Amino acid sequence: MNNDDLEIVCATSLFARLQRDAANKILGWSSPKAFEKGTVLFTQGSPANSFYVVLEGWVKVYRTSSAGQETVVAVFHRGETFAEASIFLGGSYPASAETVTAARLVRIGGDVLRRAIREDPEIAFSMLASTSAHLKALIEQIEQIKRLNAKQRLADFLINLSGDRKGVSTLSLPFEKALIANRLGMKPESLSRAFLQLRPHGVAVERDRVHIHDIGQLIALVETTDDDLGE
Amino acid sequence: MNNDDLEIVCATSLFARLQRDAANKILGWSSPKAFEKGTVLFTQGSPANSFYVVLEGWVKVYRTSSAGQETVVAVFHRGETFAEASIFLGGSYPASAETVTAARLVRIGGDVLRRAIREDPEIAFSMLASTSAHLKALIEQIEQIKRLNAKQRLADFLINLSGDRKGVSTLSLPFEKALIANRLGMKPESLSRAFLQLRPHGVAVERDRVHIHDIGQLIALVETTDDDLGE
DNA sequence: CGCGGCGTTGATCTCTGTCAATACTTGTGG
DNA sequence: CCACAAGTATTGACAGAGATCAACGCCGCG
Repeated sequence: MNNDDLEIVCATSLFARLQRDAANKILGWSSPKAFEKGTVLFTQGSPANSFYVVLEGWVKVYRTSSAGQETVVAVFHRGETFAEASIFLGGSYPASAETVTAARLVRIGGDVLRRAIREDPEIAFSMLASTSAHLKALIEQIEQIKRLNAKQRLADFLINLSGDRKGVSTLSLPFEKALIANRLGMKPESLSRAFLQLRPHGVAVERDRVHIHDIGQLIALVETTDDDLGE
Repeated sequence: MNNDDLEIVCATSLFARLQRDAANKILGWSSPKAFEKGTVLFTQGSPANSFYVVLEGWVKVYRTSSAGQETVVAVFHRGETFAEASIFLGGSYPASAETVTAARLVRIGGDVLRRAIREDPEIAFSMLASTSAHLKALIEQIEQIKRLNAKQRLADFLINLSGDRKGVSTLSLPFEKALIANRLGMKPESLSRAFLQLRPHGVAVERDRVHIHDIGQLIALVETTDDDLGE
């Protein structure tokens, strides 16, 4: 593993607080691997024996209904780990994962992780911090779906994509709009219309390029309850 | 703590696999406490220093928007632990918690838990299993909200309330309908109408008593995709 | 008895899903 | 180089689900 990769791994919430030798204990036998777009990493119900670190690209985690309908639960990218909680569910993955762009990932065996925790209990705290952070993210997603409408959910998505940029921001959508729509709990048609609704709020879209005139305006949009009278 | 209480605690996924002395290490200085309905246990943003075990009653965990709107994320009852993940977020609770019935709870300090993990790393695995289980539950809730309509979500709720009973089942709703509605991501009016829609499927409601004629019928309802043609 | 909280019901409106038609983009092969 | 097909995104018309607003019924409680 080269230095750039190592830097990314050590920036994840799982590895951030670990000593270098503790990190090596986990990473020891793992090396980054490239996957092409559309590679299924694991499927819902299959034995959960590994978790992943994303070095590059995007990975969707989704559940499939009995009728074959996909529901995207999360989308991970550079500097994030996923499926590390599944290791401890004692059995099978509760969801499937697939690369949605070309991607480079590190795959780490659950047995390696378990052994590392036994040898160095401090690793357990990092694991707990990491899964707790995922838990918090899911809680926030649930609140988002329940409380916001399509337009607001898209605004929220764009805000997060902008990271810590303020004011004007131009960015390119990291993956297909159909996936964005699914992640936001709506249909592609609704996403198109949500983009149109954001135009008056300073959002211009051209293909996968999005120009945001003022992020503060989007933030205001999300915090507005449209019933700003009572409550 | 009396024997009945201890039995409940030891049945939680967090304590289930622990040796008796490991459990005592954690429970040592904690004793059950009674709370009346409507007691706020902690609020979103306040320092996260404890987690809880429910011995009796029901507790809602919810987030509050800037406009004061509440979104229920989970409702916990006998034999469940909650907020144990918050301990490891390093900072504050990401949600609030309030008893929605009279309740008896055990409150356990985060410092106690942390010390116990350092002394006995096996506890870490139980913690990880427990938070992972919560994570899985949230993933399933997200899928439920995104994929099912109001009628199906209510059916799913009733199925879970019925536990492992099959066929006919009579039960009483454990808390107010407004809370059920919120938990299911709908308005109270919609919940009323969802109950009406379930009548043809063998569900009779009278006040807080629900009589289910055939649970299998409800299960079929949830698995139906109403677009059972293509996909 | 009257009040207040909770739940239901009805009328209406808004949002989102559905279905269908139409670009636009990209890749392929003649 | 162009024709064509397949995948992706947009747009329009329409229908249905759920929200909203308002009124009312029910029940417990002072």
